[in-house]
Amino acid sequence: MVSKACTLAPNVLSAQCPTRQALDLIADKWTTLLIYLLSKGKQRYGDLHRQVGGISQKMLTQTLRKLERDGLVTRHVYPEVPPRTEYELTKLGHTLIGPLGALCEWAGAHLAELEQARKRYDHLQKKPSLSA
Amino acid sequence: MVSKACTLAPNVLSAQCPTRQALDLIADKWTTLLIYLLSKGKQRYGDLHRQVGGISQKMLTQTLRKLERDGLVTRHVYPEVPPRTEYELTKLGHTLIGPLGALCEWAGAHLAELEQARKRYDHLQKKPSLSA
DNA sequence: CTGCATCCTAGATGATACTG
DNA sequence: CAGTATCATCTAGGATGCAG
Repeated sequence: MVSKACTLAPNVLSAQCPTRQALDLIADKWTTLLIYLLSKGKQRYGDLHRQVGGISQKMLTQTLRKLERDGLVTRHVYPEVPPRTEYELTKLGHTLIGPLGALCEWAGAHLAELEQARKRYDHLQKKPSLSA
Repeated sequence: MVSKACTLAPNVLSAQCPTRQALDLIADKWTTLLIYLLSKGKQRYGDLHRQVGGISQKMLTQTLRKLERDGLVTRHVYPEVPPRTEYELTKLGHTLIGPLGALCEWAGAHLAELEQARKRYDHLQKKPSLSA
């Protein structure tokens, strides 16, 4: 097994590296969104569903369950008549906000460059008839 | 919190938010690996292929192209007889190492907790027959 | 050596219907 | 309300073969 620290990993090549696992954790479409929403406090299933909008019940439940499994969020079901379930970020979950925030900041700071690069790249690709 | 854009996004709900784009950028299996490898300096196609190991030519090329398109790496093709192509991280590419590193550090610091939580979760799930 | 095109499978995701 | 179950689909990714 892998030991520990790594800037980006000593042997990222193996799927065992924490980096890989961390990435797999937030790699999907919804995890980040949910963590973001929950970073503002506990919320009910329906609230999350409504806020995310495009998500299907299936993915919402699935993602929430994964987060719960990973100890990132807690799921509190109230044995009431009209079912009520509240999801809340755990302490561990909150620690993820930092790294995720760093990534977000990076994105915000370089979005323009990315779009520019992309635009330029696509532009060059469309110009194979300049002198060739 | 973060200055302008978003802590994790103002409207992450829309695929337009930088967060989503940032995530999409590194969400796939190989991007991170490649950035990691290239963070050590320029390398040839074959070298990368050999180092990553499990990657297929298709994904290697595809990922490399995406990185190039996003301005994260440069692709230098030498018009020699035995084709030689060197990939190198751009300045922008280097800036990604930080955020990625933060995520990696997080992973390294909390991997144990994650596994523990996961184990506990699975354990509980397998115990529906405790008193029933 | 570097890279592209094609075929094919598995998993991810969405839509819908049903239940406690 | 909060899920679960199922079906259909879409696409990422791997394998292979060909080309400059």
